Amino acid sequence: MPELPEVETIRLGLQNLVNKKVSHIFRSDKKMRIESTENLDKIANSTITEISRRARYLIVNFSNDYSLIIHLGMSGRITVNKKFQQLKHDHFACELNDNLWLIFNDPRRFGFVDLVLNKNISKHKMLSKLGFEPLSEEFNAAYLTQVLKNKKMNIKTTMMDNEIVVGVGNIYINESLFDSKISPMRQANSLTKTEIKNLVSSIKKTIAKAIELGGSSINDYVNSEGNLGNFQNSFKVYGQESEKCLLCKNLIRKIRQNGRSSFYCEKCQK
DNA sequence: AGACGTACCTGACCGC
DNA sequence: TGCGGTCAGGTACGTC
Repeated sequence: MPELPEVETIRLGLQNLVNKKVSHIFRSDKKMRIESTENLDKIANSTITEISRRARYLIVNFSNDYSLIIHLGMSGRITVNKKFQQLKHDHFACELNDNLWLIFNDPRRFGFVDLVLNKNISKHKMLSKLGFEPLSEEFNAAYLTQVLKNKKMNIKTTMMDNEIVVGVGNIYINESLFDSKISPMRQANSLTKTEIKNLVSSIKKTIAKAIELGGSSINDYVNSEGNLGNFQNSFKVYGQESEKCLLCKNLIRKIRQNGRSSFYCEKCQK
């Protein structure tokens, strides 16, 4: 479900939980993507000191040297409620001061919650090999030029590789390629200097705008307050199969690349 | 090493 | 109404 803008929106919405203390902990008996390294009960009676994000991972630091790494997979949601009555697919929850409950719900269970020692975070197998943040200075045209030099894969799939740049999922790469007028089928090493520069700037622009609008709500994505994001109303190609291209009125095409849907305008994107 | 398919899992939707 | 097929925002892993 969530790409980086959705996770960032959730992170922002959870900031009021900093300095709150954990009392009760709930964990369903269903298996998630990975089993927690440390027993989740270890955060009982500790205080949340910081809530940050790396790629699509939320990182909740506690006062007792532990951190909770949360990934939402494709269908995960985090909400904060005044009470907790276990709903179907609620897999983790913890009670905080003021009777607030932080609740993790994930129908498909591709997500996980993993409690680790602070000092082991950078070594975590999901975090240790991640590329640059798309909005960081390090993600720039010079860097991408170097990376794409020997890549024979298509540019769309290449840019979704988290070792190159993190958090650019299927929605935002489709939108960014449209914005930079590059066909998703182009071989990655065939992009010109100008195209690489445009692509980098389109990715930054698209992600930043999506964060500003509170992420995209497709089917079930909501932020921590249960509200919908707004970026889905700005989709120019994603999910717009057979609609008219906003620039040239040509019909948007849907194709399949490496098992994922791609949407593009063959007239505008070369 | 790189490219690619597959697996993990539930639910929504579509055509019959 | 029900059934089977297909698809979905992600990511790790196996195989060639």
